[in-house]
Formats: sequence, structure tokens, C-alpha cells
Amino acid sequence: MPVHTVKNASDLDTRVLPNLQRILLPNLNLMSDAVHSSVKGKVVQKGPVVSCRQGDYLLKAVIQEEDLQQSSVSQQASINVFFFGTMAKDFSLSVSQEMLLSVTRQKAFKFNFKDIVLLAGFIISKSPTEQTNRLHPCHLEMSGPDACVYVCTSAVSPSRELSAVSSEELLLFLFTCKGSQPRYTYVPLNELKPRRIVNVYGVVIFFKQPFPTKGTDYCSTLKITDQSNAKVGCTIFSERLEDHPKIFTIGDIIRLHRVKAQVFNESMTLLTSLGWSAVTFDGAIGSPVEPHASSRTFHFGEADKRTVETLRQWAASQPLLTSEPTVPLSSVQPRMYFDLSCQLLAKACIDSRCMLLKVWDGTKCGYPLLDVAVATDTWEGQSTTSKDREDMTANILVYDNHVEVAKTLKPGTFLRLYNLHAVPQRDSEQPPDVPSRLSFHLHGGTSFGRGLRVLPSHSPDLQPLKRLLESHADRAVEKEVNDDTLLEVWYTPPESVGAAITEEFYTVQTCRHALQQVSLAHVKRSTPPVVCHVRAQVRSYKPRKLYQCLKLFCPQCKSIEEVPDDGTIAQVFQEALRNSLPCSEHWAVTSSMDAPGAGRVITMHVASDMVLDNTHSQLLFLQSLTLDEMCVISGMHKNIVPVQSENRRMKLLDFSAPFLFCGDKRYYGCKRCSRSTFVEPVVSGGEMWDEHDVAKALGVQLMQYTLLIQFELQDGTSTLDALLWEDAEQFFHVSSAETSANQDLQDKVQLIMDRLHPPGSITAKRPWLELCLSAYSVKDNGRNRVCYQITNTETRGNFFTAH
DNA sequence: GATTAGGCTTTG
Repeated sequence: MPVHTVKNASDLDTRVLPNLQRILLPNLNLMSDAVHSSVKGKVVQKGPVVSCRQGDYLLKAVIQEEDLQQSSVSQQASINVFFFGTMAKDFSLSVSQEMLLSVTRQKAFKFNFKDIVLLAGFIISKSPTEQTNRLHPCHLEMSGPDACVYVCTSAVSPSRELSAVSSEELLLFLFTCKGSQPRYTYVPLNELKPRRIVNVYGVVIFFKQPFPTKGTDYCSTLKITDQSNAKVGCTIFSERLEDHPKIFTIGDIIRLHRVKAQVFNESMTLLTSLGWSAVTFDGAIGSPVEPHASSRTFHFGEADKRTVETLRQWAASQPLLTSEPTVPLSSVQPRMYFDLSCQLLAKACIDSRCMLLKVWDGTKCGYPLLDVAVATDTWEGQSTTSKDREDMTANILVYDNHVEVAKTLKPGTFLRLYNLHAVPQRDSEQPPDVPSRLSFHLHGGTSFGRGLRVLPSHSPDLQPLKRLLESHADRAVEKEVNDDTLLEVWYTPPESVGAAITEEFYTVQTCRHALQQVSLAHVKRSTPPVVCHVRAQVRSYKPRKLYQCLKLFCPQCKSIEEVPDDGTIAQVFQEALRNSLPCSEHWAVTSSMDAPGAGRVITMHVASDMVLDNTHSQLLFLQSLTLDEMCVISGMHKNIVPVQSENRRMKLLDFSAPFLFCGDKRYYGCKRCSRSTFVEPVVSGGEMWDEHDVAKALGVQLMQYTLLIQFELQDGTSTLDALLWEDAEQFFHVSSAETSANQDLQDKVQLIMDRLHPPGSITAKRPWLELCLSAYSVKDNGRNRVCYQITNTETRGNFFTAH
């Protein structure tokens, strides 16, 4: 009993469930044949998913008949629908409620951005609330195995009001709506109301590592605040440790979705509710706004980035929120409690309730350290011997609940230990003037945030520590100190040693070539054309600014162009304003309006064949508008072609600007292969046009978006420059065209590049990649040159998937 | 399937 989505509203009438009889809601009654019928309507109300008895879920919605004659009884046009079980959850995720937007200009009218649903397999029951809610005398229950829902989401469907709207009103409307509604609204922490399910942002002012509860879950407790200065405790329950928010330090920023406000001990608290999610960010101004997600899929966009940046700015001005820096070993004083960032060198089991961790942070403790005697064979990772390093390694006794986490650690991993205790161990025979040796304890329990956690290797606050450790490792190499442990640990890529805990990242070949792996030196000696399998690391890549990887490719003349930046495009629009004399085409209906406050007349042309169509599917030609205005309008309307006039005829803009705007997407024509003169578009009404149809109708050669990156690969035998181009979409699991308009996908590509080649990383830290390489010759100035391309390869790993 | 916990005034 699934919830299906369809693209076009017309599919609900024609393609979907053709064997069922549509009943108009006013005609529906208890005697109607529910088995062979369907109903259709817009979703005018959607309630939350609530859990009811027997562990079932329930969602109530109201749908309203659309296809009504004026005379219909309005009370019977809207009906309560109850969705049960997983269908309730699916429905809640797939469907949005009708949004009414009104524009006043002499008269008010409304536009309905709504989801339309087609329901079948329902049970018709008498509505017990007919008298109170004044809706349909029946309600529908969607619960049985035959229940199914088809949804057409976010269709801008012309209400009667809209179809009566003139072009001028449409233009005005488009200008009045500045973009679409935000996906989520966030409640300031001082405005929480009990029992409400909310989304919030906050700066972490206290946190505890997750600990097992007496129930089934782990529990994280934290306290957050925001610009309202309200301080709110949060309790997060989840069975899986990895689902808990990844908080590393006070001052980190957290975004919580679907948490429930509740009063406890007279203060407001937040509690995870059904479908909750948490995303955290580093709190430092200027560090990349990279989300650490607690769920595998989440939405993250420009608005989130701005919110995080604003919160960072605010937090920086609050002295109490700036995170206590971790204390290096060199600054540790006896008896203090402190947080330590370090690298694990070795570990040993003392007993079931105690483990010994040997760590270093590149600094030397000012106090003599206690050495804990452990049998050599109980160490994992080598116990140390070098006198030099003995002064720099600390032995940490980890107790009770922390043993569970400590057991999973692998030498080489970067760690943070919270509320570590420096305990002076006084030897009774020691003279009082001799300083006592320090030992370090991570006591049992989670009070004061006690605990330990693995730091991701790309964590910004790890970078100073890594530089320090790297310099020690380098010095050890220079001095040729025969101390393999240190070097081995340092040069073991955390990606492999810490794989189980931190992250996994690798590539796989998707081709069926049964090829033996060869070295890069071997590839270079081979005669093209040839396909090879190699194992290599990324030494460097370019362009480093990833938006520069996105190119335009003409399938006709094979040329590759940069994607013009907004400055260039805005310039083309400005120049076109000069050619704003009215033009008329016999095939178009033209209307004009004053641009608000700009002393300019904006003209809109619609192909006459399309005038009677659904406004959303029309191909619009707009003249005399700026790029900014175009961006606002294109967010609301599919298929807009910017035009200018020349000798009273309509003409396309220079091809440095997109010839077509479709929502967020922009499409370009090839300067060489497109007709510069305007071609009358051959249109037929009713269809939804895509960029290919529009290009064809206008005589434009459509440029394809493509990703192009040049890698410098290395494997110890040689280095080699290889392009990632034709199979780049497969490699990154994205579509180039979608990526051009979608911040999430751009972030995804960036995230993958950061895994392939972590910023600031040394060679040993970069992952080894299994790659399929194609070598081929190209003519370059009359000479043959060998080129290499990464083909048939895709990345795998737990990088986030945006949706 | 609900429940869990609700910092904290540390200690091997």
C-alpha cells in the first residue's frame, strides 16, 4: 500500500489506475463502490503523524475536490482521510499542504501551490464529526493492502482564479513572490511551546557522550543556546551510537529536526521524536560549513549555511560560549581536569573494567609521568622504547563504561578525551621535594561530559596537532632514528586503521575488464589505445575551485566552454535592455507592464498556441528584465526564454547568457552551432517541454553540462596526469546538469574530493584508489599526444547523500 | 512497543 509520485497532474487523470471509476467527492456516499473507484483532490490540510494504540501510526488529512461546478455543495467537496501505518509516514513525507498566496491589485486572487492526490483502495465510513467540522458526511480510511495513493507534488495548478488572470497580473505575481517558501522553519529557543514538535538551531554549551540507558537506547544529553539566550537541555535517544549527534567541543553548532518541546523541572527541554535528525557543525568562524550528519540522508542548503555563519558570529561575541581549548600535555598541572586531543600509539587491556591507552600530542609534559608496567605481549600497537619519546607519551587509564569505546580504537586514530584527570601518584618513600609522577585517569561515568571520542581526520581543530606530530615524524626520519613505531603509526593512514570507527572511502572499477593491476610506470610505457587497471593515490588535482570543474560541452562541435559567471550573464542582460523597443511576432500574444520602480517596461510573449494552456507549462519569452528579476521569475515558472528586440523582431540574447531558464537550472546554446536569428518556435499546446524541446524549437544547439577534473596520480613508480571527464557522473554519483543548480550536489562533489585528497594531508594519509585508466592519442598541433582518462570507476563510502 | 534521562560540584 505504497505512496507513488507522478510528475504531471494529467497523469492522475489518464495514466494512473485507468480501470477505476473516478467519483467526485460530492457524489460519494456510504453505498459507493469503494473497490472499483478512485477519488482525486488537492491536499488542503495535512496533520502530523501520530502514534496510536497497537503501535500503529495515523495521519489525518483533508482533501478537496477540484473539478467542481460552481453549483456544487461546498461542504461535501472536502473530506477527511485517515492514513495508517507506514502509509501515514510515507504520505507525510511525500505530500505538502496547499499553500495560498494572495496578491492584491484592485482585486485579490489566490494561487494554489498544492499537491494533488489520487486515492484508491479506501474504506468509506460515516464521519462522526460531520456536524462539528462541516465536512463531508463520510470519511475515507486508507489502511488495507489495496490502499494506494498517487501524488503529484508541488504542481502549480490553475485554480479558476488563476486561469482568469491576465498576463500582467501573472507578471506582477511572479515579481511579488520572492522565491519559494523555506523547507523548514526554525523556532528560536525562547519561543518553544510544550508538546510542539519543532526544528531548532543552537550552539552547544554542554554535552555528554552517549551512554547506555536502562531502556533500549543510548542517551546523549546536551544543552544549547541561541541569540535569544534561552538555554535548553536536549535529550537524544537512539539505539545506534553512530546516529547520535557528532559533537566534539563546546561551541559546536547543532541543527535538530522534529524534536519535541517539553517542560521538565520548570524549564523547557527538547526530546527526540519520531523521524528526528541531528546535524552538527564546527562553531569556529571561517572554518568550512561542513555538516556532520547523524542520519545518512539529510537536507542542507544555502539557508543552513547562512544560519550557521550567523550563529558563529553571535557565539563569538559571547565570552561564555567560546570553547575551552584542549590542554596540551605540556600545560598539564597536577590534579587538573582537562580535555586532551591526541593520537593513540598503543593500547593494552588491564582487566575487564580498565584499559591503558598510550597516546602522544607532540608536546612534552612538564612533570615526570608515571609509567604503567604492562606485559609486552598484551599491547596492541607497539609499546615504546625510545627514551626521547617516553617523555612525550602519556599513559591513560580508562575505566568502566569507557572501556567499550576504548576497545574499538585502533592505534593511529586521533582522539579527544574529555574531563581527563591528572593524578599525582605520591610514592611513600619519595622525599617531599621530589615532584610526584603524574598519571592520567578517565574515571567511570559520564559526569562532566567525561568520555572519549574519535576525531575525524579532517577535523579543523586537529590540524595544529597534526602539523606538530608531522614535524616530529619528519625529524625522526632526518635523524634516522631507529624507531619504527612512531613512523609506522604516523604514516598509517587513519582511513585504514580507523576504518571501523571513522570513515570508509574507496573506489571500485565497474568495468568487466579482467585486467591485472599494473603500475603507473607500466601504463606510461604502454602503447595507446589501451585500458589498464591501477592502484594509485591522488597527488593533486585541478581546478581546485570545484565550480570551475563544471563545463559546458557541445556534442555537435565537441567544444568545451566555461560556465559563465553571474557577472558576465548580468552584463548580457544589461546590454539587452538597450534593445527593448517593443517587438511583435505573429505567433505570439504580447503583454507589457511597468517594471516596479525601474522606469522600464517588461514585455512578455506567449506562443498563441499555448495561451490557453496551464500557465506553468507555457513557454514564456520575457524582454527587458535584469538577471535578478529573471532569477525570481524562473523560480516560479518552468521554461522562460530571455529575449531582446532588433528591428521590431524578437531575438535571443548573446549565447554567453543562458537561452533558457527552468527553475534553478540554466541552459546554454553553443555559440558556433546555434542559429543566431530567431526562429519561430513550433509549439503545440498541452505538453510539458524540456530543455531539448525548447532548444529544438528555437534552432539552438543545446550545450551539455559536464564535469572535468584533472588528477595527478602517483603510486611510487611514477606520476601521471589523468582526466576525469566522460565517466565523471558515475564517479561522483551525480548528474552534471543537476549539480549546476544544486548546492547539495556541489557539496557532495566537494566532500568526495576532500576524501580523495584531504585538504592539507600528507601522502601517507590519502586513500589508495582502484582505478580503470584509458590511454588514447589525440592530435595536438599536428603531433600525437597520449592522454589518460579515469573511466568505469565509481567512489564508494559513507559520504552523505543529499536529497 | 514504550522506555530510557532529566549534565554538575568528580577520584581506581
